Amino acid sequence: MEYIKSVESVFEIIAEPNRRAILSLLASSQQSVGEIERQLRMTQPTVSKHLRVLRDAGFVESTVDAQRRLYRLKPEPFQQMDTWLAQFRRFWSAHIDALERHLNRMDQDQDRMNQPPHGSAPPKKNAPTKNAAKRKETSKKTTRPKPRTR
Amino acid sequence: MEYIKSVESVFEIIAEPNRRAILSLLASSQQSVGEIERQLRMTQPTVSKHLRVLRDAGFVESTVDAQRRLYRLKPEPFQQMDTWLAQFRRFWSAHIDALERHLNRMDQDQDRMNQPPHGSAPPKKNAPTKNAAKRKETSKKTTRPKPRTR
DNA sequence: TTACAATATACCTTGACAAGTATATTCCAA
DNA sequence: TTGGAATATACTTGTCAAGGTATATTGTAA
Repeated sequence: MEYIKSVESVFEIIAEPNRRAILSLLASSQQSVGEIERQLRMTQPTVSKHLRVLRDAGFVESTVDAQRRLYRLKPEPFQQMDTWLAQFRRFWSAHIDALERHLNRMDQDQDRMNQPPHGSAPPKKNAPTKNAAKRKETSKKTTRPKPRTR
Repeated sequence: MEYIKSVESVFEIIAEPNRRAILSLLASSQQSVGEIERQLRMTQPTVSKHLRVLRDAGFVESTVDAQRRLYRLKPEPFQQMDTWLAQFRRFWSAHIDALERHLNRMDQDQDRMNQPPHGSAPPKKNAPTKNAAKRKETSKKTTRPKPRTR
């Protein structure tokens, strides 16, 4: 009675914080299971299980080295993520300033100081993502015609 | 009795397929809840709930327009994702060939035909992710010393 | 062989989350 | 004001995935 549990998207794979940590670790160089276990303070079965998921999804591959297994990254899934991200690139990468001005015009009273510089440190697991949470809406007052019927 | 349900990473947010669809839709232009509902064939509460999550995470913001609410993208979370991805960029973007050679040297008898040519084309969106899933390991036979004690 | 190191897997429990359904809220037009 | 359109939220339920613990597997040296 085995489930098929087929096509998991790359995004579901990297949703798990420990898996992201493993990937970041492997970004520097290949590692054995034991090395990952020690550096990330995870139990051995946990590491093995995450590596299994990562391997099935094509994020890593392994070679046997005595009793050890050395895991290293594979590029394809990262390319996929980058491809998906590409459709949003025009919102920042060089267009950020224009966007900021635009937003500030129609969206004045924001609390922009409570969000961190949100840069750079990936193995950081606890960056407050909740920043712009309670943004209050700005009424627009465009005299609208009668609501259409569906 | 409200839960705090605090720090969700951007990666957990976009793990949900419907949320990614909503984001892709908003990438073209801002949309009302009803428009999203119709284009993506989702029920209205489902759309509203996903939009709530996306807004709490800073992916979108909304303005009121009569009874409607218009949602549009915000750039910050996408920057965060891109920042995280950056640490893996050296594995493809221009370095793919070198990596391939390196891997081929220490990892000979692979079944390379079941994975796409993965040659540099980023705007390709639908490459099968499940390709190299069941890759079999290659023994290395490097006469190893006695296994070390922890 | 045997003993042990390194890793993988099975089984179980628990928590999170997404969808469905019902209902509340907000806003406009007449 | 009232009715209805557009959207938000409460509550419930089923599913699934992650971790813990125990055990199996694999490989090496003596």
